[in-house]
Amino acid sequence: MQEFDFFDKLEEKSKEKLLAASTFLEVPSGMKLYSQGDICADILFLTKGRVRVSRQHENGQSVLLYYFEQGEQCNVNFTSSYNSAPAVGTAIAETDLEGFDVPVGLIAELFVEDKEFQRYVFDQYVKRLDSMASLIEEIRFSSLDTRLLQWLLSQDEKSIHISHEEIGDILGTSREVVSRLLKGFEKNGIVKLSRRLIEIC
Amino acid sequence: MQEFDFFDKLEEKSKEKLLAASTFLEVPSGMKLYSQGDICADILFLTKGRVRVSRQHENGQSVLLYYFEQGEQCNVNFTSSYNSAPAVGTAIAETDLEGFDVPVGLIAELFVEDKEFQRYVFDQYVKRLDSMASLIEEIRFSSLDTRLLQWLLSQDEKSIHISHEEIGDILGTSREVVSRLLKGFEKNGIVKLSRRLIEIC
DNA sequence: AATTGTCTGTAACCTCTATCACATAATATA
DNA sequence: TATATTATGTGATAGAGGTTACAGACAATT
Repeated sequence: MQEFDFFDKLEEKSKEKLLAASTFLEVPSGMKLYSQGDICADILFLTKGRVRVSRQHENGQSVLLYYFEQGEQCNVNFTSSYNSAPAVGTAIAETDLEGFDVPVGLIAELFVEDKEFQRYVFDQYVKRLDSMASLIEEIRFSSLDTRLLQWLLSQDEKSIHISHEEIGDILGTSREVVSRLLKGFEKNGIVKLSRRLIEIC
Repeated sequence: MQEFDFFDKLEEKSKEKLLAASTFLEVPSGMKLYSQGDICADILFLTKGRVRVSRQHENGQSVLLYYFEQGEQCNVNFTSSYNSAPAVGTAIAETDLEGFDVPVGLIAELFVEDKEFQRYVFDQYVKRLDSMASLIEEIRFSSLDTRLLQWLLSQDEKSIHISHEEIGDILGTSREVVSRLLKGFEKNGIVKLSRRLIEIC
């Protein structure tokens, strides 16, 4: 757990508890960490990789709420664990993950006892509030081509390995629409398309 | 400040500080409390009324992020004050308001010192995260007529005094669209329309 | 090589809703 | 009462994006 900024600042007894109770964990890409509606029993502190948290609609469609990455823990996971409430989204490993799994009992204790930990958790919420407010604006006022392009650029990679179907699930639209838009981009020389691969020019 | 649940649980010195520094405030309906981009200098603890927090787009349109009501303080306001960051939304008094204004310096102190206060603030964030996740889903997957109807029902009043233009700003659409949809509702006997008045049947 | 499964391309169509352009109605103000 | 201001009603039009339907391309497995 030493990888986390907040860890050093914790009180001595908090550190000990946390180390004693946390178990190192590896998760393969694609695995579902928890589903919307689940009540989580423990919390994942991510030291490596990226997790996608998305919201599912009755009709089977879904839309990305946010990503979380190394050094972070997930707000949905925390809220669900800490309040024994249904998770408001589904979390899926986007890459292979490494992290520490901490049982909810300890987290609850720590949150009550340790100011630094509270502060850490609070900061995570602040971050999400901001990103979700932007997302609401984007979804409402930006057209899909803009959102698709922004998403592509936000990946920070020249080569993105993903199917159009998966992009549809992230943006909350259908595969066909994504294909159409991407083809448009390709015609304009913005990207180059192959099977499960998008190269940004 | 005694109206707030968390107040009783505060440490004695926290209570004193808070009472000493807070000033009672009345705000007329329609007044803007702060604008998106502002860095707030103090925080409003609402004891009466309702505030609308919305997100503005470059093109002048806006969409509701959430309401906050008596017993609550506003997350956007808190984040902006506490982190000296630009507010991610604009807050407008929907009704006449009463509340207490507390300068940011004290809030920062209290948040560091008092666990109960931290807990209170944290709970507000949890609440918002949930409601904003639902909102994202709604905006993406529900049609406007559904969203309009839900909004009408969420007002918990038989008679809603508001113009179609204002509803447009809440849902993030134009006045004409709202008028048309409402007219449809009226034809189906769901509502009765007058100037600045919608009665739910 | 043949078969199966997964992924992409695209046409055709349709619905929702944004926008423009006015007309009319209700209220406020001179 | 005359005139402005604000609010609503509604047709016409256009465009984005959802849906259906199918074809073809590529990869994995037998």
